[in-house]
Amino acid sequence: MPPKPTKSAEPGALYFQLFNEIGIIAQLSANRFERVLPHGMTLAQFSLLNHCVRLGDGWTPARLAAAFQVTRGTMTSTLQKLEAKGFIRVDPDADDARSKRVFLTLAGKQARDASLKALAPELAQLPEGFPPELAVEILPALERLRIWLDTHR
Amino acid sequence: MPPKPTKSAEPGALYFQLFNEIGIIAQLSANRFERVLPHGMTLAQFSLLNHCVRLGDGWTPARLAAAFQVTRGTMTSTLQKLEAKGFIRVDPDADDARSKRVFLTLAGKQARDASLKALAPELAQLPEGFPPELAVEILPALERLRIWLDTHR
DNA sequence: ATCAAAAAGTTTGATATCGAACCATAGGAG
DNA sequence: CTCCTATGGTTCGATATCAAACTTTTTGAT
Repeated sequence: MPPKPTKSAEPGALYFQLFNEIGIIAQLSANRFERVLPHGMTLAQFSLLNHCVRLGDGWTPARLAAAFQVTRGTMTSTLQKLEAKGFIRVDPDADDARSKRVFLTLAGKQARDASLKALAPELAQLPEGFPPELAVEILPALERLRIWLDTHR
Repeated sequence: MPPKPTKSAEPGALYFQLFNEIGIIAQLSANRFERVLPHGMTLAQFSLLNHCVRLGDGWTPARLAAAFQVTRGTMTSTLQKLEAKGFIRVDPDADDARSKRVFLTLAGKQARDASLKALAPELAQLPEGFPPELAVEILPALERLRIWLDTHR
């Protein structure tokens, strides 16, 4: 009997390829978006504004860091940048003196809308090369992978 | 009549979500891999060694930069790090005085093998949460997206 | 043959991120 | 009540990356 089914000469080759593609896409897309974002915003900064619009504001920095899977230090920096631009307000938490709460300002909402407008042309030409159905098709798998990576640290 | 089919209240929401998931996965996975890679290697450094093993060496830095979708400056830095560790050799190109050629050293091959060994435990527990069939299923779509982003700059 | 434009590689300055250390507050066990 | 541990946020040092400017060599057009 053969000692092993010998699935593949290279054990993790499939997963390497997967993470490689994902890494390149992440870099290319972030780069591309940041080139057109207004106010010199970073993708992380825009994503935070967007998050607050879509899911409501009042989140703590720690929750935001967890949601975006960055360190709290990174989130501190991102929030400081956004606050300096006047796009968010960071208030102390009434119930927990350690904590803070993040709120969108009017300027922040406007900056988010302007960002969407600026990104629209980029997104508009995307479906021709990558149809939305494909995105819908692979999103659940990506989500699953992200959640697994998140929980199994 | 309604002025538009109104596909969605938020135009690019689907693609935002897609790129968001991809960005988080890229960060989490890179981070995770770099924690276990030997010789303080970066994921980029390991990927380059791996690339040379799988596709052969003798590539020019410019070709490598294009393959990994990084700037030439970044590739210069990566190659210098690997050369300093003795994992690659960078020779002048006989036919083009502007160019160079990158070759794996024996130590480089060994470092790549050691990296695979170090990554194996990480990869081993992955299929339980994210089966290889899923990877196979979504890889073509990711490739397509990467290629489109690459060509439509 | 000449010269302009393109390409290869490097360098430099800026920045986003990480990990680790740090301080302050909260919460629970005794 | 008193610690002891966990949690929230910040700061610091290191580093990988990018964009832009620069040098050298090649290529192609005239």
